[in-house]
Amino acid sequence: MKIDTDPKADLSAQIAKSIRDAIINGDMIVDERLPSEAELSDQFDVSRSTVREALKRLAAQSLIRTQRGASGGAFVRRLSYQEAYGQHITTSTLLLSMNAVSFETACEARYALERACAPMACERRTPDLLATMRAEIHRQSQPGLSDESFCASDVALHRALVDAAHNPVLSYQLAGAVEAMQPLMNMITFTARSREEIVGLHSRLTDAVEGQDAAKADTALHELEAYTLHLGRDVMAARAQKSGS
Amino acid sequence: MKIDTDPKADLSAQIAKSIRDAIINGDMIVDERLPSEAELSDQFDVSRSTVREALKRLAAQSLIRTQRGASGGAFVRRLSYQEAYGQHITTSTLLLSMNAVSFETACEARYALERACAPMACERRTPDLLATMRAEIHRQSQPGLSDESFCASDVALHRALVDAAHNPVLSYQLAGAVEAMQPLMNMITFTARSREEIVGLHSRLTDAVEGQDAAKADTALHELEAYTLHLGRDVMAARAQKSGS
DNA sequence: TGCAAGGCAAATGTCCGACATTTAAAACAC
DNA sequence: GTGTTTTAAATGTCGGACATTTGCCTTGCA
Repeated sequence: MKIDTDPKADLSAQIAKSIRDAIINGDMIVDERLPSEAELSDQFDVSRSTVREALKRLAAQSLIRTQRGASGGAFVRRLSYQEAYGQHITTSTLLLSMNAVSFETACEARYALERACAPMACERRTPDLLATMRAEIHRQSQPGLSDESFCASDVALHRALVDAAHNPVLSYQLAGAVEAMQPLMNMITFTARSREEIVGLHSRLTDAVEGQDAAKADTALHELEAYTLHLGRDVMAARAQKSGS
Repeated sequence: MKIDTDPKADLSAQIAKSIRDAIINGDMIVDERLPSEAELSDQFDVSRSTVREALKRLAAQSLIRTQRGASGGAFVRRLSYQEAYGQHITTSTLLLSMNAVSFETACEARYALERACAPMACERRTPDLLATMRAEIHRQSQPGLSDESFCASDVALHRALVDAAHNPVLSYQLAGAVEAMQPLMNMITFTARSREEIVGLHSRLTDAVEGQDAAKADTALHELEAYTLHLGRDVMAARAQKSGS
């Protein structure tokens, strides 16, 4: 492991990059132990504090885990789907909230991705995921549900749709798009009428998946997109008018 | 900012979480300055070293940037698309390499996502991205190109297809899927015959996008998926036989 | 008055040494 | 052999010191 990187960067960043490259490059395998902090500070010729800061950077990216005690140390960590989900969702959410992504753009992306896995979901859907979708639809029909809970249920239903495709890579990729949309969706105030409309479309979608009718699922998703877009535009328009007055 | 988190976690992790939540929650806006390290160590009642380790964790996630000197400090960072791309690709690549994702699963996910944005790409494609696609096709036709370069060009072409949809959220989400596939694709040895086949499919795809024929693009992507899968399976089978003997 | 040079102060970056805590393994007692 | 104790290695935390960077203020000069 060498440091031949950007000399204007912090030492801890250079060291982190050096170790990170070794891990990504496959020089270190999962569960392999890194040298101790003392050894690393010798190798890189920096203080232990600097090495520690570098290791914390890697820990923040879930690249390593640390164990205390004898025969402890830093170990290359197997990145689990769950952790990757979490990081992806955090990054996606921040990206959307910090970059003034329009509701239209996010909405379009979300439904395009969902339509991509709908055919596979129709083909491979399992009873448990269909049950999840039905349960969320039932929850959405309950009066007195808060807008936030309604949105959360909406996300859960769409996650079930994605998971029904039984492709973990696809689930991982779409988790960011779907979950990151939730803060944007939470801005929408759902009337009783619009909830009824959405629940109806959700039912049609679930029926299509259950009946393995990909074309019908595609149509339902298209209509859901159009309706969501319609609701979002109303909210945006109302907000724009309010701020203008 | 309070610490009421998991008491068994490291202090630096708790503090990082506390600040991270404040940022994600929107309590701190972009470019807002965090308290200095000395002030933070007072507030959280820990040493400056611990605060620094926490800040390095946040820096690793691109949540903050630091400036030295007077009126320097740590600032909430605007997460750019480019940084988000980078993190997403790194995470995706590691996830695939560490979790023994089958070539089939990754391939299926990749083409499903690409098909999702093909209709939009047909609708909105611009001359510059069409030119990029043509240029990559031309590059792929050159004899003597290494397998790695051929794969890289393949990725570039598909990235152009995705970008042609002109939806940054979609581009961001798909970047991980497409780029993370490259190491897997690099394992394939391309014969002259298979390159010819792929270039032909790429040309048909580009023609479809140029002619705004979504159905034709969809078909081309389906055939490309089938052919890629075929090539991948051959390689895997040969490898399995080799290791078995 | 205007401007340039230099000093000042605040903040991060780095280093060092010390101690606390955890943990597995070795040593020991029975 | 088994259970207990000791020990050593490693990370976690602390406090202080100094280096470096950088904006700002002062001072001196024209």
